[in-house]
Amino acid sequence: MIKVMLYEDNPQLREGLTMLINGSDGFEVLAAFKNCENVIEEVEAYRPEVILMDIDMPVVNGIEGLKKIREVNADVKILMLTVFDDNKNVFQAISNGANGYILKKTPPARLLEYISEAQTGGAPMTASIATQVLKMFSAMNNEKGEDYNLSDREKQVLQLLVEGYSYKMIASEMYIAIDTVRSHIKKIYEKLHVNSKSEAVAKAFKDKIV
Amino acid sequence: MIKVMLYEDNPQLREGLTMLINGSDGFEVLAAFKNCENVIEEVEAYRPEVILMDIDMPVVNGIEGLKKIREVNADVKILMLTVFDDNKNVFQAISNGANGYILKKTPPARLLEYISEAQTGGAPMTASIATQVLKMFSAMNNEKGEDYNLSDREKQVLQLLVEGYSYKMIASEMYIAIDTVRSHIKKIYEKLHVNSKSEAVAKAFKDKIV
DNA sequence: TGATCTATAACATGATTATGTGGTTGACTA
DNA sequence: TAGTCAACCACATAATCATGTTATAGATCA
Repeated sequence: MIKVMLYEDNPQLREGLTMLINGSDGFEVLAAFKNCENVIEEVEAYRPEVILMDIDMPVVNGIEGLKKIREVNADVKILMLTVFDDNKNVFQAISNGANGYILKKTPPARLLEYISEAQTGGAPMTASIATQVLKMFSAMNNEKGEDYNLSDREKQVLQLLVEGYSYKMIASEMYIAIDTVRSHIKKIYEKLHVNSKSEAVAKAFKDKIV
Repeated sequence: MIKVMLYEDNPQLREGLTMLINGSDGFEVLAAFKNCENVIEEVEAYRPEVILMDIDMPVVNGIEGLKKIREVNADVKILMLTVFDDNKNVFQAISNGANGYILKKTPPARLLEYISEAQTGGAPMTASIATQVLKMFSAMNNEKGEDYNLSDREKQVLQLLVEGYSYKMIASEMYIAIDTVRSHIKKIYEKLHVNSKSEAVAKAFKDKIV
């Protein structure tokens, strides 16, 4: 028997979901509330396994509720429920430890599957949500700006600069004269359009050269 | 009619999948291959809408195949197929533009659904895969290490250092004496356990202080 | 009230960095 | 074959940085 708790401000939907879940074998709604005002006390009192959490609710919304719960309880599975796949909310929800993110238009049978999946440690999400997530994911890894086409040797010098090496240390590390290090660095500054070590280091990080 | 192409080294599974898909209304297998050796030519020739791509294949595996395809074609939907949800592969696949990632043990009916979802722009993935993705996602955003409890003023100085300001510039920017800037910076170095500007700047980025 | 912390500031010295100018070698290429 | 470029090296000078020591004023807190 999977113990479910419900947060949804729309009375019709709240009732509908409750009846659907209670009417299904293996599922049970412990309680349902219209917002997250007292979410901590409620979760502590009922100790559900899965929480269906609407995002748009008055007074205290679902994202706030999610944060509150996660401050005191890392185990309960929380499924965010929303009418549309808003980029910002998806990001917020995931960053704050939601276990899944599904659309309200999900058919009832599928909803029950999702609840089961969440309860057993899965992270159910509708395909459109998953698309958002994947896009954000690859955006975070591919935002490598220009290349600045540094030569291999220059990249190596920059790498060592980033690690805090002085010119002298770089010279001995690379078995070249300190003046050669200077030459390389001057070239690096030109290519990166900077004129100090700090800026070069900062740019190296920003543009993921290192 | 959704036009599908298959990459799978196991002959039985390849045959099985072909029959399943061809035997279903609205689906059609254009071709099936045992590895990605000539993937570019094959994709160009058949122009499928969805590709089912096994990850573990001899000679040229699925991740390599994915990369190759994405070099020349950004539109075709690619569903990665695997026997288990290996963290590294999931990351690789997603970073390289896969549209979904599903387990081979997925029941046939669900597999067809996934193909449809992919074709219409969704990103189908099994719940266990989604869990991996979410974990990686929040790991990327929460890995903010220590706080180093820099004071407000120190953070401000560090911020300006990162932007390439010299001590002199920082002093005039903050309306304080250059020696005060020095004091702050010395304190910053202590708190960050570094002993040069570059290291401080690097650490500011790594630990997301700025 | 005394201890602690932050922000401010000064002075001094040696190390490091930024910049300019100049050069050699070897590899690749139009 | 002349031109370009990466990698190497040298010398010089001014600016900047790292470090140490010392000190005052105000805020916070036990």
